[in-house]
Amino acid sequence: MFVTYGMEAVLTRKEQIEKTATALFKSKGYAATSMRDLANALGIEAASIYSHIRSKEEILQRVCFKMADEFFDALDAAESMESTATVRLQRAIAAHVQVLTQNTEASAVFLHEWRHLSEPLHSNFLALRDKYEARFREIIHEGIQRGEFTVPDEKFAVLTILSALNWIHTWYKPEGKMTPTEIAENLSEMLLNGLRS
Amino acid sequence: MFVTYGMEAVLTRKEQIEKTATALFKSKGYAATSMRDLANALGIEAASIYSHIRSKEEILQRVCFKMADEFFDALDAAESMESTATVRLQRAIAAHVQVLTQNTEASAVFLHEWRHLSEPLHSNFLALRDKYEARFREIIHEGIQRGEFTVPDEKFAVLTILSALNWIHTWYKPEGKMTPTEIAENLSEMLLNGLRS
DNA sequence: TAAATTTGCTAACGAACGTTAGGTTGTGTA
DNA sequence: TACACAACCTAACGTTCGTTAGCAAATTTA
Repeated sequence: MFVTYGMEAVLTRKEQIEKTATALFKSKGYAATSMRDLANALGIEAASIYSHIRSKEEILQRVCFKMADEFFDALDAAESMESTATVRLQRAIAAHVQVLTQNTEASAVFLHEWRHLSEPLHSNFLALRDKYEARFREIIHEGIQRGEFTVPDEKFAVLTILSALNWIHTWYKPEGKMTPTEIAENLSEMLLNGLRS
Repeated sequence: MFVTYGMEAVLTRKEQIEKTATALFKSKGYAATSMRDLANALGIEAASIYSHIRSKEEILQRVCFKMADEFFDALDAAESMESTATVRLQRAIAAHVQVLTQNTEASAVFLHEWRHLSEPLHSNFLALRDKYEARFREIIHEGIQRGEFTVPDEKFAVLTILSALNWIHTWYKPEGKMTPTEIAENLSEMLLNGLRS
C-alpha cells in the first residue's frame, strides 16, 4: 500500500483525493466545488471517488480536524519550555506561522470552510478553536500580570493577533522573499513593538 | 415609492431583498445560499424575487461594489486633512473600522464572497481592492521616510494591519462593551505601539 | 495459482438549483 | 373610471448536484 521511491513518499489514493480536494476548496470554496470538479481534477469519474470516501463532507471533516491537530501539536511544542510571556508568545506565533505556511491550502480550508460542517462536527470544531484561542489568551493574561504587556482587553488582543496571522495563507508562497521564520519574526516584532520607531 | 414614517426610512422592496440576502450570504456563504432560501427568509416564492432583480449574482455585485464605495469614501474623508503619517494612519484605521462596524453583514460579504463574482466583475473588484491597499501603503511609505515608522516591508505591514482590522466583523456587536471608536483606538494603539508596556 | 483488495467504469436515482413564462391581484395615478 | 404598475403567484424548464448500484479490470496478498 505504501511505497517509497528514494526520498519521495507516495500518497495513498485517498490522500491524493484529499489533497486535490483541499486545493479546490481553497480556490473555489467547499460549496462551489462539485464532486465532478474534483473528479475532473483527478482525471476520473465522480462516482469513482466513492470507492475511497464516504461523502464529500468526510473530506472537509478530515482536513479541518487534521489541521486542528497540527495547530495544537505545534502550540504544545512551543509551550513546552518555560519562559517569559513575551518569549512564549513569540514561540506560539512562530509555531502558528509554521503550520500556516507549511500547508497554505489546508490552512485556508481550516480557516474558512469549517462552517460547512454539519452538526455535531460544527460544534466540535468551534469548541476546539475556542480552546486554541484560550491558550493564547492565557499567555497574554500572564504577560499582563507580569507587567510585560499593556493591553486594554485580553480577548480583543488575542483575536487581533490571530487575525493578523491568519491572513498569511492568502499571499504566502514558498518561493517568496521571506522565509516562514522571517515572517514570524516580523509579525512578532510588529505585534509586540508596533510600527513606531 | 419612498415613504418616511417619523425617523424610520422605509426600504424599497429591492433594498429589502438585498439586505436579507446579505445576511444570508454572511451566515451561510453565497454559494450555499439558494434563491429558495432567500425567498423563504422574505416570506415569498423564489420566482417572485425576479420581479425585482435580474439574477442572484446581481445582488452579490451590488453589495460588493457598494461596500467598496463606502470604504473609499471613508478613506477619502480620513485623508482630507494633512497631518503626520501616524495621525493619518490612525484616521484611516478609524474610518475603516467605522465602515466595518456600521454594516457587519455587508462587510463580511465584501471581504469573503467577492470571489464568486464572474468576470469581468471579479477582476474589477480585485483592482479596486489593490487601489485601496495602495492608499494604506502610501501612508506607511511616508511614515517610514519621515522616520515615524520602522517596518521591514511596506506591503507586509499593510496586509498585517488590514487583516487585523478585517476580523472585527466576526465578533463585533453594536450592544457590545466597546464602541467602534474605542475599537479603532485600541487597534491603533496595538498596531502602532504593540503589546509591550 | 487462487483469493482478496484496490481502483475504476457506466448508468441512473431523486433532489435541488437558477431562472423563465404567463397570469392574478391590489394600489396609486391620469 | 380606466390604466399602469408593483408585487407576487403557480407551473415548469433544463441543468447540476451528491450519491448508489452493479460490474470489470488490475494489482496485491496468501
